[in-house]
Amino acid sequence: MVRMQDVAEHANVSIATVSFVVNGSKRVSDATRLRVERAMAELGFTRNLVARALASKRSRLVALVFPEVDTRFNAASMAFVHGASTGSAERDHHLVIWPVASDPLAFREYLDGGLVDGVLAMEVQLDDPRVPVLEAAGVPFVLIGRTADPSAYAYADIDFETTTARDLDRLAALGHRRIALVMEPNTNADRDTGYGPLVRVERAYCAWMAEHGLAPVMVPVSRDPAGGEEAAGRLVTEFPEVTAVACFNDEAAPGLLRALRRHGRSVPGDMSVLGLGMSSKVADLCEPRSRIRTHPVSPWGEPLRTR
Amino acid sequence: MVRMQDVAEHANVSIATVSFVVNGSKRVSDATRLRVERAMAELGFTRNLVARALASKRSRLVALVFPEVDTRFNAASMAFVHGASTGSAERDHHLVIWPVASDPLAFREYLDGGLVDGVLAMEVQLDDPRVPVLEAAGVPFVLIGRTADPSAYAYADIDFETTTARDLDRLAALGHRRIALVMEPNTNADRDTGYGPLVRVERAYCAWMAEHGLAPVMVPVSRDPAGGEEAAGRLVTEFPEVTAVACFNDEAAPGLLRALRRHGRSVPGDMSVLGLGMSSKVADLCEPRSRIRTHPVSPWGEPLRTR
DNA sequence: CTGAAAGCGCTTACAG
DNA sequence: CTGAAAGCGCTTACAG
Repeated sequence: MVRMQDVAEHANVSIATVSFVVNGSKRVSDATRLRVERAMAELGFTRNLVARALASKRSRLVALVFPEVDTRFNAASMAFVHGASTGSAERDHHLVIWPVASDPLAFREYLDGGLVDGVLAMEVQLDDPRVPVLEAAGVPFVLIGRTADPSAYAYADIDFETTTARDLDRLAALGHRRIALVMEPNTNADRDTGYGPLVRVERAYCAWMAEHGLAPVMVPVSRDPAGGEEAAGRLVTEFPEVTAVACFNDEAAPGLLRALRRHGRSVPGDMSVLGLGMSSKVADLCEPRSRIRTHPVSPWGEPLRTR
Repeated sequence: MVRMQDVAEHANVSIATVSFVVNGSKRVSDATRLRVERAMAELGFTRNLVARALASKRSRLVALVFPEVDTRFNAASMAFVHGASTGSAERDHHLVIWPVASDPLAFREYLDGGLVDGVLAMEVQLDDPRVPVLEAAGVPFVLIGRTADPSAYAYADIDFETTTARDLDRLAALGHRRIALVMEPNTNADRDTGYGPLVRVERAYCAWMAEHGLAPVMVPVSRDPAGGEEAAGRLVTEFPEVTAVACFNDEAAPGLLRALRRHGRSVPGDMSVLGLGMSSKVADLCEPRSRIRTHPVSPWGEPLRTR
């Protein structure tokens, strides 16, 4: 391994000078800078990032953490990874992804280790256990998704309320009144814990239905094609009055459509299906294909972008 | 931030002793160990991982790198992440995931930075540009997938040759002779570059067909449902003699089945469809559902496990 | 069993 | 514009 010391000796300058040209942190005369650069090239120097981090108290590392268990990591997640990675690089930082197991102690140790300068947390729960750990560690962090009290932290998120209402309006404009919501079960009784998008969409749906004087029809099913098939069965047998279904469960959607067909319901002839926040990859998987695509909006009214 | 020095003073021992109890690297009398542990608890000490890495020349970090562009990161990839993460933790290491952009220089700098003790490389190409960089950096590494000369490096992979032949044998046992291969296009003329699984499966398929005195029918299509639909169209119009299709293109499979149905072909009545190395998630997405599932084998003859 | 001290490879006031 | 030196928070022979 070639150290700065080696470069300094080879170029006949002090180690400080080498540091200055490596980092561009101070003016160095052209002549010496050239000498140093030649020395670095000849010796094949690359600076030790660990030593730099210790001395400067900054690792220039940003961590993107996501819960490893019950993971929702999918194609859409990759857009976040890509955006975060590119954004970090543009700011002279590196992105690392941490699959954080459920163990908060290990997470704590990790953060306190001083390995990363900042954290992006994906798949944030309303009462996310990582948040207090992040606060205690004193690491700057941004949430992708919101906690129960969004004003408390910096976050980026979809405005599920607006997006849901807007898309339901669309169904209403087509004449639908009996609209069911298919989503994964939110097991949290008080609705102040759990996965934010679920809680928000459910609330927004219920509010919209109430506003229109309609009774909500909720069909919670598991996140897989079998769940979608179950939903189709329940819609046909338990809720035959339903003419449209809003599906906030990407994994179940293909099964839902497939089973509706099997039950003799044509889509969109007999039943309209709306994919709430559905990724275009999943939309392509569905038959029939989606005809109309809208985009989720951010809490700031802009369309949401991952970059 | 609480340092070892602070703990040492608080417990009235030397900083070395604190290090010994923190790491369990040397015998310490019960009495002093207890004193140190109390001091750590009282002050809320967590060791600085960066300093430890610099002093010990080991970061205890293992990186899982995957190419960020044209990514095949999917549900199956998560199994690797989980396995690597758990395995690292069991060996007192942490796993970080690096989305490595196409820039080999940045990768080089990253590796030379001494940030990680070892590397796992996912989605290895036959002539993977990351391999020479890994070698030059002198970092221990293991490939997930193989380069053109597999004996040169440590790797884990599916034995595509054996798996493909075994599954084709199954089709043959059902009486099929006209078997087409649907996969994504391998654009590399010499077949010694590109994505290993594609090259290996294509070769294995061609070898198997030749062995049985049959002419190969290759239908290369893009990795999405539209690709599958295109494949179905070509099969029906260009290769009407085909009675079975081996599909090594998970993303296209749902579209393939859907379009076959649309073309009036029943599966498996008119056409047998074999998913080569298909993930069970995708299999669940297909209609009709898969009836028989086999498991890929490793080059060592064992079933492949991610843990 | 415990400690004093050198050293890991950098950065950064501070002087000149 | 350049350098000498302290310091980042640990680990690890080496002594005792």
